[in-house]
Amino acid sequence: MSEAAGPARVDRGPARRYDPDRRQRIIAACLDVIAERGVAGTSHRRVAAAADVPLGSMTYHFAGMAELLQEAFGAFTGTVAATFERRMAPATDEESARAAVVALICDDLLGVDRELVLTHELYTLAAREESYRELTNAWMRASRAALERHFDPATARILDALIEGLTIHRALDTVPHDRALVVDAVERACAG
Amino acid sequence: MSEAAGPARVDRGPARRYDPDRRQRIIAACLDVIAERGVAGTSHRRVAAAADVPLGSMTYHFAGMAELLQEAFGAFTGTVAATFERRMAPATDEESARAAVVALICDDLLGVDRELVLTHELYTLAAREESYRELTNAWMRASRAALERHFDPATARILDALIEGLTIHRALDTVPHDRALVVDAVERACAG
DNA sequence: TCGCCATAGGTACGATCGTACACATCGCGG
DNA sequence: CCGCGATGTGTACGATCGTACCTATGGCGA
Repeated sequence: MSEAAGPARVDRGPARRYDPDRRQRIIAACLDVIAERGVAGTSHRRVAAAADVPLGSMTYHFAGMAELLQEAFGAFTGTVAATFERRMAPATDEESARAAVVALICDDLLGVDRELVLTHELYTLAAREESYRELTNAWMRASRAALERHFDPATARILDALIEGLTIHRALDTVPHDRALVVDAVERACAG
Repeated sequence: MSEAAGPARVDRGPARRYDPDRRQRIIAACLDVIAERGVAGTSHRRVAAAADVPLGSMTYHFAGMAELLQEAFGAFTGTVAATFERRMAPATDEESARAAVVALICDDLLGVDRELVLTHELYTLAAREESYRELTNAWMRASRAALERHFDPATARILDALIEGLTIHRALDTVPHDRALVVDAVERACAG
């Protein structure tokens, strides 16, 4: 009858779980909380609840809130940069590369606009604190490097800015993106 | 000897000041606090201290934190939109209009990058809450209208996105902007 | 001139937060 | 097989916050 779950613990005291990658789970839960309630609404207690770990685990695994946020956003930028890279990679000629850029601007990278919220939260931190700016700089360098494998440096920079701006407009605008306009914009940017 | 300051109040009880535009001063102080400590670090107490008013004035003049932030960012977007408009207005032909756009991208609108921090804070709120999105939408409409007095609609939209993206890159990048690149980008955007 | 009420000012309350800390548990090296 | 240190857990403390609320003041209409 008994489930073969671990070394048959008798219920002596509170449940203690063997949880090798608890740190990773906390980081993932932290990003969920940030996406839902913002950095301002992110607390040790809420992250702990989301990750299903006791409050004490927070101070054990992370020196403080700052370290937790730093690691969470590090994981976030890594994921997004990898997705960006993967989406651009298949393009062989410049035309397909342009199509890939258009798709990047018009589509979500990760689910329902979650990454847009997280991006703004990160930018807000980066606008004020040096340590986060290093994170965003690394991210920007990665994006630009990915673009420069398909376009010349000047065009890559302009496309990078265009992606940034149009993505923000997509996030903040109530009307959906006009795909034809995006195509037009990308073509102009490439027509140097 | 006595300073001729007001109606010669005797020091009966705590100082009470006649302060007709206290509301406005609180809003201005609120923006200062946000610029310095972020929305997350903005509290009634800190704003009250910055505006040099007692804590009780906060709840008297504003129904709550949300109303205060809403009004503060309303004042902010109004100011920035007006500055944008004023900087674009003098342009008569398209060439001078393009020069104005380049200047807008490369220069600060209001002092030492203060508006960049505030902009990110606002975007972060707007990415999550509808009420702030109305604010950013109105702002975007105003910017686009200002651009459309000098460019055709499609170009105006692209320029708008370009301004957005390049401004963000200026805020987050450690290296200063290359003005030649900005000129190039604006020219490509106008070359539809 | 007088009294009313919009405005100003001080303080207390309950909630929430970050963090510290004492204790429990058990994988694993010796 | 043992014990010790890495890891997990529960709780308490002091700080800060938003807000409510009561009192005091004085500009201004009657």
